[in-house]
Amino acid sequence: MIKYILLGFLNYQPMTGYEIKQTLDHSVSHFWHAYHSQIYTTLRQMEADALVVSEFIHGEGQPDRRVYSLTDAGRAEFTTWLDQALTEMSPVKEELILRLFFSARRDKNSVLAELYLQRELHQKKLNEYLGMTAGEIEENAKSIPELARDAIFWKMTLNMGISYEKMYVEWLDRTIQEIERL
Amino acid sequence: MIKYILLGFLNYQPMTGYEIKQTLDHSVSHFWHAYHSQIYTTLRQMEADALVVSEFIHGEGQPDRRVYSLTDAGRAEFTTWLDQALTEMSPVKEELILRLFFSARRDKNSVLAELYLQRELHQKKLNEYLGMTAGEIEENAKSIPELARDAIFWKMTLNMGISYEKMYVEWLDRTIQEIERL
DNA sequence: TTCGCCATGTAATACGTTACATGATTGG
DNA sequence: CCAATCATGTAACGTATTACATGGCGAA
Repeated sequence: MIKYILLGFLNYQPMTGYEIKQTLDHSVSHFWHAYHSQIYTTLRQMEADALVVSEFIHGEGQPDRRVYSLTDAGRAEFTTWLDQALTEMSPVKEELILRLFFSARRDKNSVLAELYLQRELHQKKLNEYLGMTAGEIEENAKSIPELARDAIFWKMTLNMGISYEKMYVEWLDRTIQEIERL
Repeated sequence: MIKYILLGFLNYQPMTGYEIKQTLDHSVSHFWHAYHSQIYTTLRQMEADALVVSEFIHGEGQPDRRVYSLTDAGRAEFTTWLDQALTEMSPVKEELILRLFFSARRDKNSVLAELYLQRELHQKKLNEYLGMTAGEIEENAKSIPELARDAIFWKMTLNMGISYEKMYVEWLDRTIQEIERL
């Protein structure tokens, strides 16, 4: 899967592994996540498979960089992936909900404390996403007309992040109330 | 992680790997998922680590069964896990949203077809969860008074499933409309 | 001078998925 | 008789995570 994300970003422009990691963290982080170790090793493999090529740039003064770009085979692989529609739902793995499932015998206040902490985290995420709506995406869209259509799609994914976090906070509020009443 | 789920289920009562898989699929499937291969191998490991013990029951006529039960060490490990509150958000990996992020250059109708299909899947899940509210959990709760408190927590996790699927379908509806207008 | 950022990588381990493999019983 | 369900397991592979490892630059 990470392979297609890397192909997807490199399809916009040549980048280093480091830049891909930054871009990933600032664009798709609310629905995908990867460590730099995985990115670097996958890029290497992809080069062995001729999906990308890299150019090593020795930085005078600056750090060295390895800039990757797509080959035609890479571009083809990316398109093939995009053209095969998903026919299943992504499996969800949510540790908090799992813990709550088994929490009947736990101390009520410990459970509440855990939920309050999660509420804070999710509220913070929500605010972060709400701040992004006006900002980053709009800039990209308006400065580069080529990306105007992309920006519409990026925003739809951001809206999912917002809907998700709103739903999460609301569920936490209801659940906290319910446990307090026990 | 799967280890704690197995400990959690065995904390209710001794079970076979097969029964754990069934229980898992009918109770926590909307926020966790595991293959039988992983369950069987993990149970074996856990026995080597003395967290569980198994009794092999040769079924006359019926299939053989291996019934696992918790040891004191297993119960302790489970409690320790529950007592350490989560301090981070679970990372989300949602392939559909990822695909949408990169879908600006795709054929509009292909994207729409993919979203319609997902809408169907999520609506179906939602209906499934709504059907469960009245049914399965209530039964367990009323027949075994020991589990009354547990049932409250199980229902809170089911409510998360319902909220999640509702949110997902609503987001899909908005997104489909938006793409149709393009 | 210390912290954070830029920048790259490897190694070991842990976890998850797919495929292979077997075999009895029950219901349509 | 065929499909589904019960029931267990292993092997191979693929993916993800943590830890180890290095080093320069700029700002506070």
